[in-house]
Amino acid sequence: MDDSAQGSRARAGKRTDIRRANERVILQAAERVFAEAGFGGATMQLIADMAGLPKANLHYYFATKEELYRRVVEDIFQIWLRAADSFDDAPDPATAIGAYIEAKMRISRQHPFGSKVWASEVMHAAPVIQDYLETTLRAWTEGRIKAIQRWIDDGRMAPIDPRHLLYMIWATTQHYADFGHQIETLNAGRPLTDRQWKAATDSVKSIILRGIGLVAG
Amino acid sequence: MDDSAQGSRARAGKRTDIRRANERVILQAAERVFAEAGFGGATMQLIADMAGLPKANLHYYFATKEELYRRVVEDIFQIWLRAADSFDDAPDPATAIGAYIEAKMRISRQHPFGSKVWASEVMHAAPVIQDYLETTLRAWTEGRIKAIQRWIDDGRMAPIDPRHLLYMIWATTQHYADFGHQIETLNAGRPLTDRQWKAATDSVKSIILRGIGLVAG
DNA sequence: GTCTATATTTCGATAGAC
DNA sequence: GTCTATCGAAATATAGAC
Repeated sequence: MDDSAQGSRARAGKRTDIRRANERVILQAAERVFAEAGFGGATMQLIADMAGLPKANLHYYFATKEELYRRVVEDIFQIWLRAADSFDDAPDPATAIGAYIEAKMRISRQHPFGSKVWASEVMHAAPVIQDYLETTLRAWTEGRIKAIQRWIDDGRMAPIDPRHLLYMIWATTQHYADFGHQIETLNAGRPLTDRQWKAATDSVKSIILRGIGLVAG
Repeated sequence: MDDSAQGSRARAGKRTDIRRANERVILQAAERVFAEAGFGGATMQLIADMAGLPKANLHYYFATKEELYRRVVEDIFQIWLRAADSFDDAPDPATAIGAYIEAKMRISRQHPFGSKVWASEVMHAAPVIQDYLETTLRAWTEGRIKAIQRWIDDGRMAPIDPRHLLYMIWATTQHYADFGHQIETLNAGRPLTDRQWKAATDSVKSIILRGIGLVAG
């Protein structure tokens, strides 16, 4: 029987659709549980409950807990990399760095669980994504350092160390996700409002851009 | 038999000395294991091996894994608070904030395990030290915000949001401990040298101080 | 205060009917 | 592709001799 004869999707096939949908549900539940409990504290039972599936089904889609975790971390890394595009699409330093900070702040707000899983993975010496750090991340970082150094050499910004500027942007933007609970506690126990997120983003942009000899946009 | 008749220490007592020494060894091992494996990934066996003691002895000194973990987190918080003194001992903003950044960078280097345990605790919604966040940390933060705001009102620094400045200092300095593995990977796999730590500290101070309208010292 | 042996629980993973 | 029942491993915690 031809798949295309069955219904809506022409090429995918029913089995593939079910698989894709279930994987999505499981991955979302896993991201949250891994973030809230850590890899060691997370249990397949917890993830299954949050996904609304029997525990055995998780093992049907992801053979082991490690495999499920690996997929969660890889997905996060992709989102993280995509934000880097905002860096390259602008030619002048203030726009480029400002846009990059804004993109990273948006990710911290939209993917707080993913950010925590990433932080946890790196804190535990990156047992799963060490190869990404050594290849993709290292290449991206070196490229951006060169771009910033060029701006400095051209006298378009203050002569700071590009590497430590990048670390500061990563640290500060991801702090709003990873330490979100602390920030919420210091905000009278309430999550940041839209207005407060904007204020945070503006503060970060303002201090960093002025700190490297540029004006905030 | 009187304790003071037994030997070196007059008031402590032999039992108390042994207890103190063993607790220290256990707490140091626990700090490292909790940092490297997370609370859920850490096992009493691992901690016992690292401390060079039988597993049962850990339970003799700390009834449960939770109790041992709580002590580790509380000890770290105390170190963290002590660094805050550098903030108050200087009257002018550049000296105060510069010294605070330096103190926090020193702690990141000297207590990387503790920093990671703290980060992990906060990322998991502070199940153990939530009360500290709501009392001690909140009070300290509000006090420092007022001090910074006074400097701004007196025209001694740029009108930035003091709260987000504090978050930036915390995030950036602790990043060198919590994400130390990533930084090491991006440093050709080698830990930062003395010289590199100094360069990092200078970069952070330079960008932040200039970013809030002050000059680096 | 120390340490071996073990009780008890929990978790990851699988078997096998449907 | 789904789900119940369960196995086997590993972990926390304790008992009890020394």
